[in-house]
Amino acid sequence: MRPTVHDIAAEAGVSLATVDRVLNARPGVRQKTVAKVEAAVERLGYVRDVTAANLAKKRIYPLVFILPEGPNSFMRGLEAEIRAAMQRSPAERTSIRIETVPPFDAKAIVNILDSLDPAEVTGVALVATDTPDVTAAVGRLVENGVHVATLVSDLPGSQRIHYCGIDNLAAGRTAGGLIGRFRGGRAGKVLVVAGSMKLSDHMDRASGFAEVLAAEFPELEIVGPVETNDDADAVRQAVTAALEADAGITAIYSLGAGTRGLIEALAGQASRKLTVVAHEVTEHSRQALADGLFDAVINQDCGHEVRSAIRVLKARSDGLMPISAQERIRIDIFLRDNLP
Amino acid sequence: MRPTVHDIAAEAGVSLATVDRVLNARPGVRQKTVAKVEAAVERLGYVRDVTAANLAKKRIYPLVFILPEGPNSFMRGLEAEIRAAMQRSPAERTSIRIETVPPFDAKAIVNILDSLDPAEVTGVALVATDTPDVTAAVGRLVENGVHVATLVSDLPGSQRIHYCGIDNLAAGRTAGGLIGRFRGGRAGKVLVVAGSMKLSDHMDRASGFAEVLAAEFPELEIVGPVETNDDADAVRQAVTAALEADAGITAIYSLGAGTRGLIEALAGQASRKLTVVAHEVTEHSRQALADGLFDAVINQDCGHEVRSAIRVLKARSDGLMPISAQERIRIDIFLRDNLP
DNA sequence: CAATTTTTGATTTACGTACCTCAGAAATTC
DNA sequence: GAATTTCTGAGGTACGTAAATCAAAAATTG
Repeated sequence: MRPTVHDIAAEAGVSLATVDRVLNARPGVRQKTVAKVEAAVERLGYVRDVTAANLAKKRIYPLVFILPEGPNSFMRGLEAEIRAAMQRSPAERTSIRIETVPPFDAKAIVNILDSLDPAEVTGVALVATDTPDVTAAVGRLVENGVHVATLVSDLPGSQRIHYCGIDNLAAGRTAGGLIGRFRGGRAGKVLVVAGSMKLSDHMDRASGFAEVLAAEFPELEIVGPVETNDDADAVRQAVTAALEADAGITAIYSLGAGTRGLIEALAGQASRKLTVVAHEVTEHSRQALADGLFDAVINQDCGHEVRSAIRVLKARSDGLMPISAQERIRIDIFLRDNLP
Repeated sequence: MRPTVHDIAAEAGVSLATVDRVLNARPGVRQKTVAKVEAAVERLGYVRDVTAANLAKKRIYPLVFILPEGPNSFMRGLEAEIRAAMQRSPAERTSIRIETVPPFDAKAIVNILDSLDPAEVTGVALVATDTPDVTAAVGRLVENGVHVATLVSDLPGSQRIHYCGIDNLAAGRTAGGLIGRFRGGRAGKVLVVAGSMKLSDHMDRASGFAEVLAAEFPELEIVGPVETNDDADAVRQAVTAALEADAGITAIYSLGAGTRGLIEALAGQASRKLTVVAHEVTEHSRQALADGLFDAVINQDCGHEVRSAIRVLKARSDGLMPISAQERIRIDIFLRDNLP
């Protein structure tokens, strides 16, 4: 049997109340007595029964998720995962609220952040553009004791306690490695399509991609990146225009959203066999993989990201540091052959 | 506030004891009364507080893991993950024991399975060769009420309740898709190196690989598979011999273990630039990727597999069916660019 | 040494569920 | 309608921890 607080009390020769005071860092215990209790804990290998503790204190964690609204499939998938987490709320003792804002609207995010009552919210996870006003608003929240985590795209200079998402520099490098190897040494140009350079994830992917191409595949030349604000129609137009303007383009790296537009543009250029790598497994990209239109899709599991965000925010609310190694989100590569 | 059993009792107009009998499927309640309680549960949206329930019944789940001993890095990684799960035992209410057996020793596995006392073990997870005697021993155990899950490699015809591992047919197809694309349409031969065709995972990988090559990359011809019993020295010798015998080999797919031997063989053929895909991220394969000796490594996250096995065995012990969609283990692809 | 403050002990209630007993009510059978 | 069986109610204890109260003991101060 694992030891309980009673065993600790007996072992340390103190009362239950004192053990409780020490374990919960309550005041009014002499340093000498604290040491006695801690020694007993050590000797018996006591670990607090978290389920019993939670039952006793019936703590709940009010959390807020902020993410862009609109048709972006990835963001809608992310929202679905948050809703799935809401379903688990009773078991996880969370109380989750979702706030959506127009995409690329920093002001709207700032407004929501400023409207949150620190007394009623313990943690916030948000998907945001990396702009100074958002960073400042995050800082204000953190000052007021609310824990903030960034989701999908980081705010590097901010006070956020954790970034829940993939290493986008590595993702870009991976795309470079794949396209480089898929091209098998043949010279050509690679069109890079991005959403917005105000998004730190897009920035990082572009950098990582360029880095690997320069270092390992000098025969490939980058065209772009063109910015599309993640709008499918804009992607379609930009890609079509670029392909028609430059017959030397043999590959495309789409590092943002608007994948539907990319597929439409490729359908209009069916005669040209292009090597294509895009991001995020969605209904569209899945079909494009199956059809052989895409060669690979790089994915981040938004379910993992949401669950990680919740774990981290809960842990910090309890005064614990998240174990960063455990919270790393992996970069998934999907070919048509390993699609789930 | 979420409803409790007391609320259900009040709502249904019955006593606490009756609610308890209904919720825990105890006998002695008229069908009419059962319906009343169930209606109340439905109306109030009651969900049992699992932590409180676990606390009350202080159930523990005695589990046994069986896996091969020996220097195989992947298996040692697997064992490490099991030990990590043992560390979490108090919180997860498990009691885990590890049994190791000589690799490819079906008899030893059968002996252990037959020695287990169904009164003292609720679940078993095992890594096993797909032979009739093992399948039969699993059947005997299941008949005695012990739940059995296969780990890493499946026993397709057995009574196991669940297979915790990747879809190895898809893994083989993925390897085929990668090598095919990496070779970029250039004709050549691919050497396939396997451990043992008695392992269903190796069988499946070989099949999936051959399938994709035949369908999508007819310019690539398969040599092998050669069997090495996952022994590094055997791999080194087999690969060296094959490469020296056939100058047409331009790629290698190593679908088993003994990766160290493969690396040694490649080091001996440094002048020849081969496309190489292997399985499992280990110290050795990680280095080979970094050195550019391997182009890609296909991986299964054995931490996920162990955690999944525990979840599944616990769920079945509680009479629940595992949600198979949630328990699917993904196929990871690693290049040097996305190594964690 | 008395007065004060700090530390400790003893005890209780609560969290939500599981599981037990025993008495009494209701339904069924003869 | 009596005897039996089947249901139901009321109440309790337990799980391990949290959190509170109040009294008593110990240490510190003047």
